[in-house]
Amino acid sequence: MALKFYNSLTKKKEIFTPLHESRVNMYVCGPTVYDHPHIGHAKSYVSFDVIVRYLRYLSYKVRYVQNITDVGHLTDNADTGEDKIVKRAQRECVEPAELVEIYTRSYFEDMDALNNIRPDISPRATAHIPEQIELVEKLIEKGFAYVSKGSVYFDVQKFKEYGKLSGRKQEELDAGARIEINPEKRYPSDFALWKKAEPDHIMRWKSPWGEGFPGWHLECSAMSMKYLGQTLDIHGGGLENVFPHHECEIAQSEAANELPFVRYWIHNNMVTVNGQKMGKSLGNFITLKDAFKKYHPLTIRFFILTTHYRSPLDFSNEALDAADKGIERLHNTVKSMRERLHYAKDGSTPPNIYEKLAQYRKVFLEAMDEDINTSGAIAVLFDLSKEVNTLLSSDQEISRKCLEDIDALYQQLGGDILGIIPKTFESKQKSEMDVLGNVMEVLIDTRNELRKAKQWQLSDFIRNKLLTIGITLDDRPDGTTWKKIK
RNA sequence: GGCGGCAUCGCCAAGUGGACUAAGGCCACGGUUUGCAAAACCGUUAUCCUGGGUUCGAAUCCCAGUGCCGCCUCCA
Repeated sequence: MALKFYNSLTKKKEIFTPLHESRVNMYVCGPTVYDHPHIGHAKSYVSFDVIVRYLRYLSYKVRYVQNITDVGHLTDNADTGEDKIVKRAQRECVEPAELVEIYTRSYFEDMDALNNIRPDISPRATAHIPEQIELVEKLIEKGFAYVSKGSVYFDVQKFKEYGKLSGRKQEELDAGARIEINPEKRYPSDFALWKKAEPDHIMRWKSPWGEGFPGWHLECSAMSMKYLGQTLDIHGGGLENVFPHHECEIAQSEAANELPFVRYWIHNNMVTVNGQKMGKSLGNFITLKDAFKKYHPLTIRFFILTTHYRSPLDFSNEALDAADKGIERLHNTVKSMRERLHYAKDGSTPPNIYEKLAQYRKVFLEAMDEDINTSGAIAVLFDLSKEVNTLLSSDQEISRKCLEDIDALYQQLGGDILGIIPKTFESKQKSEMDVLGNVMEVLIDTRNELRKAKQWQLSDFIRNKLLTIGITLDDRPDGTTWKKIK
């Protein structure tokens, strides 16, 4: 068994071997923090989170870097237009620095809710201006960049391999370029490394070329180099960034270092909403904060992971409702198993159970090894749950040790790797302590007395009345439980 | 116009040459269980967009067609 990734650079699935044994240096393009995160961010960062988790499960020491872009992206294209952060800050009547702070916090809040493990380093573009300037200087020195009217451009003609990631040819780029030809550039596809700030531009820094701000591809090259070295094991990002962003990163980094920039390029596919592309500029994006009002964050995480990361994901209420029921089923099994654990004693172990558990683990890991097939891995979790449910409802004795081992398997596969099974579920203790909990206890006790007396009409009356106010009762062999319907 | 991707049961979605008479979830139906339910379990439901081709063998490879989508302008 060996972990394989689909490498966008070679367009093939390749066995993963890191540059340095047992260590993985990974960089993922982070968000531009000028608005609340949306479900597209969720897909991207949940996907990469699972990759990090799986690499760690495989005992790699991973350093996961994900930038926070707090400057530089312009509204129109790479070289003209307004700075989006500045524009938004003006609209909200706050300082750009304030705006960036608000949305950075919002971003982490939502990623935490989705159960993404935080990156080891979340470097900000504005905190790395000197590194970026240094990189530009190096590129000028080496003859890959030129200064033009206070701005600096990368000379694409000098970098022969430009286009190797996106499969674009230079002539085509020049010929078919939709962008207006910028007279400051030597060639249409040259891209800005540093832009001169116009007098009214707020976000500006001193540089050898006058006051200005960094080009939008530069930060990723400069920061990944600083924290991860000149050759990264993995660079991830959204498919839409293959060109021009990642192509330009390669050009900058490889021109400067004369070393391969990235060994494995991993790109995740996009989110659509009811079959339509979702984009910031289209204004049809669903923020996570809105989505969380209707669905539990773990439902959204689960939903994302039922589709492969390289496939597009269509966000619809029907699909989310189905996912909601699916994850509930999984959780129910784990809950019952853990309840059983409370009163389990030492005893005998069901026959062959350990062979079966080992088999489930094996199939799960095989799915993950195949380019992170989370859909296949989740299917294994459902198969396992069927097995466990059957076991729990049988008359077989199940030792405490055995239940603990089953729980450990769930925690590793569903918890540590996929992040969809919590260590502990929201305890009912809390609600049982409050008035509702006490009242429910009285009602259930009363109803069970009625049931003992075979007063079915009255006991059904109670259950039906509760249902109309959104509470369901389950009469299980070991007692009656209740829960609120979402 | 250039580049790339996708099309699998009612819906979602794995599988990319032979254990596929195709995983798993949702929905539906039948059964077991239950006082009745719920939960759980068992069972039922596809030959893989169309047409050619390669092969002993194709959902999986090739060609053509149809449809959908993405990138080429910021976006995860």
